[in-house]
Amino acid sequence: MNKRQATSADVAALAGVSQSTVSRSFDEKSRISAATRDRVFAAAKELGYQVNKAAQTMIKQRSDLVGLVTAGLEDPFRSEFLNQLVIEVQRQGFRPMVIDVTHNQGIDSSLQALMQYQLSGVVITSGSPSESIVQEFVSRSVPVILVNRADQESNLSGVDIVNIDNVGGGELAAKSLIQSGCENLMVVRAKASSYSSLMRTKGFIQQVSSHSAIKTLNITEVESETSDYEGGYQLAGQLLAKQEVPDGVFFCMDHIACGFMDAARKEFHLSIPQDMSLIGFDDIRLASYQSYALTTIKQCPKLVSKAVVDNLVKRLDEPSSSPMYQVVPVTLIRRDTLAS
Amino acid sequence: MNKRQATSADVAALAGVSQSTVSRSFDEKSRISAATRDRVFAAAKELGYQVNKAAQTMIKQRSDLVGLVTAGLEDPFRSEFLNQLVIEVQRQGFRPMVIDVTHNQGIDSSLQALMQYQLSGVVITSGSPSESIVQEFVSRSVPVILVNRADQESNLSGVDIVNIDNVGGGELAAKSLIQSGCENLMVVRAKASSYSSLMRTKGFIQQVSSHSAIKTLNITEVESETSDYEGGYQLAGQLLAKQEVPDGVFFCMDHIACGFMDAARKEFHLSIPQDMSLIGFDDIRLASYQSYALTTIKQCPKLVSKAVVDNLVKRLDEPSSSPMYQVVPVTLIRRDTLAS
DNA sequence: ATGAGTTGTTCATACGTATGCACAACCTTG
DNA sequence: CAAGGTTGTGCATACGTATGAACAACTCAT
Repeated sequence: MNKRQATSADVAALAGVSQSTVSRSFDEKSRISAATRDRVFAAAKELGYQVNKAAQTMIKQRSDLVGLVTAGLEDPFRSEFLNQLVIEVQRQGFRPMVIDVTHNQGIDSSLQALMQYQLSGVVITSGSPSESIVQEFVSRSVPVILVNRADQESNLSGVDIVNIDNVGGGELAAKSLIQSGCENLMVVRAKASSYSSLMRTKGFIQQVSSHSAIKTLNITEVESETSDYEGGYQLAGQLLAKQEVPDGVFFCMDHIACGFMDAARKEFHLSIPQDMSLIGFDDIRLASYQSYALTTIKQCPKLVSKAVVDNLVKRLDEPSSSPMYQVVPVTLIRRDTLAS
Repeated sequence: MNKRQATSADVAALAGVSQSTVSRSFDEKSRISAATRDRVFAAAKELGYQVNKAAQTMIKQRSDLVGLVTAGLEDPFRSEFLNQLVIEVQRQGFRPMVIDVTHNQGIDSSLQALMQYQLSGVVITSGSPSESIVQEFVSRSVPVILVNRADQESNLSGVDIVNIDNVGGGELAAKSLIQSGCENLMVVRAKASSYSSLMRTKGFIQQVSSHSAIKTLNITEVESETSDYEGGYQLAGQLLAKQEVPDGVFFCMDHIACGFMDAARKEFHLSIPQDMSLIGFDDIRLASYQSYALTTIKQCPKLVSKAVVDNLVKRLDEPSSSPMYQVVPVTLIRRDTLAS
């Protein structure tokens, strides 16, 4: 017994009005007499009427879906961010459609396929889409928002950009380590470094350099094989065996820091922060747990998500205003891995 | 310059055929001569044609969207599971639409609104939908799949159910603790316990009871305020202060276990597993980290996700076959929190 | 050579909504 | 009371696709 959904025509028939009137009754800014609207609503309720989004999309040439494009969902911080995006997208009246481009073809063909859905917007949180495909969205006035993917001087024209203050975060980390007396500094980033990691490293090194004028500081730059806990764990194994133990380390990602910390403690019996100060980046949940209590540069996924969706809405309102570039601030969260 | 998307009519014009022929060219099981199909594909490629899913949905009365309904995305394990669902849904040719029902109205009105999208299926991973709303989906032959929500004897008719072996996991935990010599057992679940936690507890207690015949065993049942790390941390504070320290504890969720462990170590200077054996449930990532190395009952989100989507596809094929009930096995992951 | 069956294509239509246009009924103002 | 303005409703159409029915061009067996 495959029941059919009630349509606006059904509601119209029951309320004794035309289909147009039903449609207009659900549109705030249409002129409808209160009496008619009431009748329509009553009929709609009785039939359990729900608008057909597909039909609506056909007419409006735009669905209420927002594509959230990510490359891989394993990284817990990435998924934490994605979740905030989901919440915010939903809060502002859209529906989140998640697209994972790793277990799939490349990002470009994935994006190409997204043209099928008349999206209200595309949020790209990882991967590097080609210019042509992005242009395709922009030329059909579908907002494209890049998160932590590129600079303001990006060669992708017409896209909006939201970044966190990666450089500032790196600088903040450097300042904090130096201030707590560290002299042999190390900065760790993942081998296949993302844009954000590069910027964080850049900020860190810049800041160290500017302090080198007044104080002698060593700095080494190191790469972790992978950008997760295991990567940090292994890295510590390789580095600390050589006895060249730095006294202050900045990690571009908390996960690497936690893995490194575990290895330093268990395998090399180092005390943190007595033997070595550590600062991470992101402020993942793990960082707040007692076993780690990691001092870190916190970025707030909630803030970033809000910035992204606000941006998207604004862009839908004014399709041809100039591209937006927004930087969300970061803060230092002081816990127990920084010598005082 | 708001460009228009190429339509099948555009492709038809370029290829010199009718719109129907274009449509049929993209349909595997339509009879089209190879020559025509080639011409159509060439034209489609030249125009960058992408089918309009909204129009397709109108005709087929079914979109390729699958609704993934969850209540809250904070819990990392829940979000890990959701991510696997996203991947699997995508892998099998659908698109995941995520619906979070916490930052929203209740689950029923959220589900009601989902009728707007002509979904290919709804996966419910948390919350308890009312029978009537579920019936509404079922009567429109939209598959509804409940994950870890209910028993086979559920009063919700027409839905398919996928569970993990919660009871079996609880039993396994009990066996392991008893086998390693524990006698004063404790089982911890969250205050507002979910179906899964109740089943896990049930399995644990059952198993303990059956061993009580041959050996004297104490068992206490305890509730954590919240089902996260902090809940476990606080709980340990309350319990261990009373000096009634059990020698074997089973936690319905890893997070609670980790919080408990941290508190036991830092605040009460207990050694694990010398003073106390711990077993968790889920096998979250954190459990594998050196600082915790938690012995736990592992459930595999990948397996569950596959079961869910396989089920969904089968149900779409045979809308009126009898409801399916599937139980995904769990395994014991032995790490360092179980005395040997 | 005739009829039946097969293959490949086109025509026409339906899906459910939003919206420009037309128009009737009413209100306002002089 | 006339002319112009406002308000509320209906009619007709467009959006882009899939698909049943019709049909033409072949194939093949009789």
